[in-house]
Amino acid sequence: MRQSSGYFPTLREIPKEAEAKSHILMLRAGLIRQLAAGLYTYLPVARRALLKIEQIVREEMDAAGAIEILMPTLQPDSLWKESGRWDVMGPELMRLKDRSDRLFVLGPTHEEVVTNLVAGELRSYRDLPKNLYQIQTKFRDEIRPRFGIVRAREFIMKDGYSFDVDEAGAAHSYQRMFDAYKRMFKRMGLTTMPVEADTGAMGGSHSHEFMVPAAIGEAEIVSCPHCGYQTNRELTPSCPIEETAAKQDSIPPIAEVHTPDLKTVEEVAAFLQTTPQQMIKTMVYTANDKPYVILLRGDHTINEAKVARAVGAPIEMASPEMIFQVTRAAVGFAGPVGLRDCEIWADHHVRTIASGVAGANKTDYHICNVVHGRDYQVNRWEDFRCVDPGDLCPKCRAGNLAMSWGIEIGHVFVLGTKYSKALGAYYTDPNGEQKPMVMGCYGIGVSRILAAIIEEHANETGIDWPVSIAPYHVHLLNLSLKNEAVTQTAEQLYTSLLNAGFGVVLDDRDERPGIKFKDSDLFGFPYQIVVGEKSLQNGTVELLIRSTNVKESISPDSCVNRIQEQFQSDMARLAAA
RNA sequence: CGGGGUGUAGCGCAGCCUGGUAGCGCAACUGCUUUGGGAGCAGUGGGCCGGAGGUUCAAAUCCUCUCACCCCGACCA
Repeated sequence: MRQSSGYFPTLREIPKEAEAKSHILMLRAGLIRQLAAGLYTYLPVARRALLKIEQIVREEMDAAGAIEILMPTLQPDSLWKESGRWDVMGPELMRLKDRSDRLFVLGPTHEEVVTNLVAGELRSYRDLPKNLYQIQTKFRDEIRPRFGIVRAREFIMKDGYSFDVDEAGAAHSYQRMFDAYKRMFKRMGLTTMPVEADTGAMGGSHSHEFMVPAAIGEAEIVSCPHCGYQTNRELTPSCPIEETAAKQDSIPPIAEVHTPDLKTVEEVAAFLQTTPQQMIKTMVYTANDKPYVILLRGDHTINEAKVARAVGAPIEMASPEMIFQVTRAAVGFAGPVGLRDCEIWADHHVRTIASGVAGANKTDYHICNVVHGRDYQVNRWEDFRCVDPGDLCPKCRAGNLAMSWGIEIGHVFVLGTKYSKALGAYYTDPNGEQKPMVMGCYGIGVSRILAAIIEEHANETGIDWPVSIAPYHVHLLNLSLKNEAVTQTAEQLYTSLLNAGFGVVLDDRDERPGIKFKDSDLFGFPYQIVVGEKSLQNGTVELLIRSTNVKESISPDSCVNRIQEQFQSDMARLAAA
C-alpha cells in the first residue's frame, strides 16, 4: 500500500478523551475512531490486524475440532424468555422492537441461539460431541465503556459452544479449548495467565479466564508465587484463621463515645487511637427485601460475591432508609450490639477481635469494649472478605498472595445442562433415554485482544507489533522523492517485497523526513527500511528490526532475503509449543 | 445510578470570573526557501462558542433546562 493513496490518519497530539496507552496509540496511529460512547470504527490498519487475529483464532479452533458458523446478531425475545435470562439480565441487554412491535435483543452472547439450533438437529449420541463457534460483532449496553476498545459496547467476539453426552465429554471438550487458547495467545505474542474463575457457583465445574497483565486491567488477579495458584480476587477464598481472640474476663463493659461525623473506619480508628484491626465494620445489605447485617474486621474489604453466594440471591447495599430502619441511626454508625429482627453474619476474622470498636446504632456515637458472645451474637460465620496482598495462599498455605491487574481476553466455561434443559437440547442415548446435552462455552474478545497486544507491545512513541499480527510487515520510507536514485530504489524494494508476500506500506508522501520517522514509529511495523540519499551514496539502505531495535546498513539487493530470514526467526519464536 | 470534569475551526487549547460582536498553536490551501527525527517566511480559507429557553440595549461569557463525551465511584457504614 502506498501511504499517499491509503487511509492512514495519524494524530500529532494526544486526544483528550484517551488515557490508556493502547487507546491513545490506537487513536494516534490511526487505528480507530470513536463514533459514540463505546462505539468505534476500525480503520484499515486495525482492520488488518483484526483479520490476522481472527485467522489465528480460526486456525486453532479448527485444529481443535470446532466448526465455524455465523449466527444472527438480532435475536427474538422468546429465546431469552425461555432461558430465563430476559429477566436476569439487566439493562446491558439491549432490547428493541421491529416494525411490527416484536421484541428482539441485540445479541450479547449466543447460548440461546446455538442451543435452539442444535436442539432441532442433533438428536442422537452418535451426533455428539459437536463444537460450534463464530466470530461476530456483539452488543452489550455496558454500564461504563472504558479504555477505548477494551470495554466497548459493540465489540468483536469469538464465541464457541460445545455439546457433549456427559460431564466427562464436556470436560474433554473444555480441555481441548483450554489448550487451543494457550496456543493461539502464544502465537499472537501475548503473555497470558489462565486464572481459575469460578469454583463454587457452577458446582465445582471448570472455568478459566485468560488474563493479559496490564496496567489498565479491570480484573484483579491473585497469584501465589509458591504454588502457582492464580484466581480472580473476587473468587479467592480467604485462608481460614488459626488464631482466635483469647477469652478475657477483664474487659470492661461497653462504653459509648461521641464520634460526631466520624463514619469511616479510618476516621474512627484515628479519633479513638486504635487500629482498624480492632474495629468491627458493620455493613447492611438487602436481598429479597430482607436486611442482612455483615460484620467484618475493620481493615478488611467485603467481598459482595461471597455474601451473595451465602445469601443465595443477588444482594444490594441497603439504602439509608433501610439502614435507619435496622439500626435507628444514620449511615456510618451501625454496629452489632442491640440489633434485633435481622440476620447477623460475620466474617471469620471478626473472631480475632477480643475487644472491639463498633457503631453504636445511634447517630454520631460509637462503642468500645465490644466483646463477641458477651455483647452480641452471630447467626452465621463465613468467609466474606476479599483476600489482600500478603495473605496466606488458600491452596498451598505456604506462599503469600500477590496481586496484579489484567485484561480478560478469553474465558472457557463448562455450562452444564442449564441451556440444553431450558431450550430442549436433548439427545437419545444408547439405551433409548432422552438426556440433556452437557454444554461448554468459550469466548474470546477478538477486538479487545488488539488493545491487549498494544498494552503489552508498545511505548510512548508507538506500537511494536508482534510479527504474527502486524497489520503490515514492512514500513518502507522514501526519504527523498525528488532524488531519482532514492525513489527508484524504494520503488524496486516495494515491488520485490510485495512479490515476496510481505505486507508493505511505502511512504511516498511528499513530507519531510522527520514526519515520516515519527509516523513510522507510531505505526510500529516490525521492519522499517529507510531509503535516503545519505546511505544510498554508500550503496546501502537502513533496516531497523523493531523487536531488537537494531539498525543494519545493507545493500538494497540483500534486503528481501534479510527480511525473510528475520521474519522466519521472529515467527518461529511465536510458534506454539 | 452517584460524584467530578469538559464541550469554542480538523486536532490541542485560551477567552467566561468582571457581558461589548472570537483568538493562539498545529493541521489545510498558495508562493518562495528548506529537506535524515513532527522546518522557516509571507499570505489565504475555515466557527450557529454542543443545543433550547431566559435576563440584557448587547451573551461564548450571567441564569434555567437539556444533550454529548471523558474520568472516578458503585468496597460507604
